[in-house]
Amino acid sequence: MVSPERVSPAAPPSAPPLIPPLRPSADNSHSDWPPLLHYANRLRSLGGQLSDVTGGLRPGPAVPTKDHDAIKLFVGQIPRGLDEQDLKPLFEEFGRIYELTVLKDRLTGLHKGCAFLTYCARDSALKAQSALHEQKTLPGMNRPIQVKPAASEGRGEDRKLFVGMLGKQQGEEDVRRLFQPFGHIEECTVLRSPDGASKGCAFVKFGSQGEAQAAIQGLHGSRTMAGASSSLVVKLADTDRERALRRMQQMAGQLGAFQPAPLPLGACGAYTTAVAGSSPGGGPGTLPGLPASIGVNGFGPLTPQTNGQPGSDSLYNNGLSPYPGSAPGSLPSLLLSPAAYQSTYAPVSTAFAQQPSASPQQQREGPEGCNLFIYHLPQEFGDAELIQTFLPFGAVVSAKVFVDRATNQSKCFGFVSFDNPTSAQTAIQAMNGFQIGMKRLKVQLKRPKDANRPY
DNA sequence: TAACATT
Repeated sequence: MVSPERVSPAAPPSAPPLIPPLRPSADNSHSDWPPLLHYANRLRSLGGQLSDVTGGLRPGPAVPTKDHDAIKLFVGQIPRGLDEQDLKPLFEEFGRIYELTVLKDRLTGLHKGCAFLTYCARDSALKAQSALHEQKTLPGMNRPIQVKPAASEGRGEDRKLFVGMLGKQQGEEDVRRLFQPFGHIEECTVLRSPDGASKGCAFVKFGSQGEAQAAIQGLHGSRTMAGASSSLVVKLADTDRERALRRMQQMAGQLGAFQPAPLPLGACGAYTTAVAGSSPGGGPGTLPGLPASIGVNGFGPLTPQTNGQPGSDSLYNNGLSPYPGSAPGSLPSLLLSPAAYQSTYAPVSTAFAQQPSASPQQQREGPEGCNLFIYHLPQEFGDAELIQTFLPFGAVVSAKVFVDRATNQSKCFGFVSFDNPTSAQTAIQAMNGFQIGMKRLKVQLKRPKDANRPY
């Protein structure tokens, strides 16, 4: 257990400084550090006077307050001989210290060579970091001192919030107004589709983890915005890892055609389903009839995957949150008209190029007659979209879009394997010639391996 | 136009 030790402000100006403060210098030599040790030793030798220096017994502003956006710093590469009192003068150079704690082994109580440091003011922390981090090496240490935001401050993600169930008409300014009471907003972005329409969600990045937490406490579920189908959602944005996990679950959901509890689409996507206009019946797990006229309004077979239910609270009960660039958000665009499709899809494709969908399983061929070769795929089609497109015709054993290894760009063709020839034939019937944008899909049986071989 | 499970 690390018992937090409060270090109160420096001795009042009236008291003559025992020792002149250290000035950080630009050079990286050790020459300016010996005074620190000297300082420490003198402080120790002062014995009882220490309380005067620390102010521990002195009345006055005994409990300093810190700014809401204060940063907790980690200080590393500290000689084990230096305790809080020794370190204090060094760091006080940059501002009033709120808390300074040398980390000690919880069992042995041994100095671990590092400390946590919080200044009252955020600015002090920034100054200390830029003046000290890797700029000096304390005596006896091999590596320069480390002064940087503590890991607990979250390296970005822990300060970033996902906000769902916003009103469609709420812009960045409205969102800022909502969150501003909880701290300093570094970033505020309302997610929008290419036509500029809000997706009803946003990301808000605060200056610190504490502010972000306060906003969650204060706002999550607190109200229902005009035009939103349920109460405001405020939670930490997905980390990269959670995003990856989400993608994989998405893939898994697509493979098992009728899993008991289909994972909802990304919430943002779900919100947008209303924009899509007519969406033919056929909820999750319900296969549609084949399109009457392929290539005209032939998006029939693409629609059954849109199982997002706007306003479904379950979207958030799985502990996951949507994230831009994740596969889920892209799916509702399949509902759009081919023209809208073109523009809607473009930005999503970028995300896919950067984070190619994981292959759901080993690419594998089904039995003879079950494997399709598909050409004229849209450039932005990935494996996931390929699966989406062919899932309505049967159990998809594998789907693979070929990607140029050098450019990571789709080669605009791929393979889909079903577990039976009938599904394959149905898919050919329905999808060959299917128009997407200016192109028409070519869907044929894959050539058998030994075809085309001489004799 | 033709392109068919890669590293």
